[in-house]
Amino acid sequence: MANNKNANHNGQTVVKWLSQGGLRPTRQRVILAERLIGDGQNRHVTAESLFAISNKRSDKVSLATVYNTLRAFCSVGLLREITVDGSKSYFDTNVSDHPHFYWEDSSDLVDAPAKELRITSLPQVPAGAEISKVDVVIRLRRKLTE
Amino acid sequence: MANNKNANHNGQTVVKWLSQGGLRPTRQRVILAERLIGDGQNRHVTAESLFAISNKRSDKVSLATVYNTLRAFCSVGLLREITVDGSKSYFDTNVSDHPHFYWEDSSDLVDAPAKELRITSLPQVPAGAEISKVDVVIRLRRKLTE
DNA sequence: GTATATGCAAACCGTTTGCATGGCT
DNA sequence: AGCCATGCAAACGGTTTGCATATAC
Repeated sequence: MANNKNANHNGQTVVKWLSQGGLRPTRQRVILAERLIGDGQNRHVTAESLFAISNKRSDKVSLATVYNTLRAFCSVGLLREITVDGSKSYFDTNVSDHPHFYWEDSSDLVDAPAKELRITSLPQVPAGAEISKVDVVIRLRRKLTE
Repeated sequence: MANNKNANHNGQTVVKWLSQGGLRPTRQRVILAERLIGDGQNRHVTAESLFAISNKRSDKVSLATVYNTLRAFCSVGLLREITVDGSKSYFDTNVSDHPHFYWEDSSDLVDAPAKELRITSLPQVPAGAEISKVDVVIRLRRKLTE
């Protein structure tokens, strides 16, 4: 593992991030967290996509651990699970409330700017219920010749 | 198969419904369609839930056929697939655009009145894309003592 | 008669779990 | 020492598929 300034900086960021969720910085968690938030960008991954990245590198993490770790991150609020496609689970490093674009052909999930979505009225919730969260997914297809 | 007026009426409704999708009214399709739209009410089913109903009756349909038939109905626009939960697919007999309530504890999916949802602004779609559909799922949890 | 639909069982794929090993504190 | 995390492989649950049989037109 590289020991340059950048790696150290990221490593510390990641350890801090983990501690926000009360999670101990084990080797695998640090590796995965770095791949999730290492560059400060929001990211959407599936367990398989995160596992695929790790297979390309020297520091490997088992698939089961990827699953367990994603679940752990989610349950302490470090990640958010997004359901857009019945066949797999997506995890979002942006845990704030915001809509998503979902490319139907490539199965890519990306954030949509929350400010541009304005919902002025929501259906009245049934008696005895409260809203846990409102998911807005804008499904996209590639436009053919215009 | 019953031959009374009601059954005939439903049977004809269902045959008409199937023909709207260009589907031949086979025995199994008619049985399933009747359970979906037979009473004129909107319904949300999973393959398993529809299959479970059929097991309770004399006219059975195999699970594989339930899956294939739901897919067939969907692909000709007679049903709409709703994704709310990674683990199973829901199918909605209401094919118009409308939001859904999803009870997180019981995994029940119900329609929410479309008129009560007002979206006045939607994020700008990326270049080269067009909106296929906008899914709005209002996740509910049961309110504890008030 | 010919194309299409059905049923069964086996395959499939993403995900979870049991259990033995290994690492923090 | 004790607890928690990891890794493997096997189990799992929902869904799809191959293929032989049956049905609609």
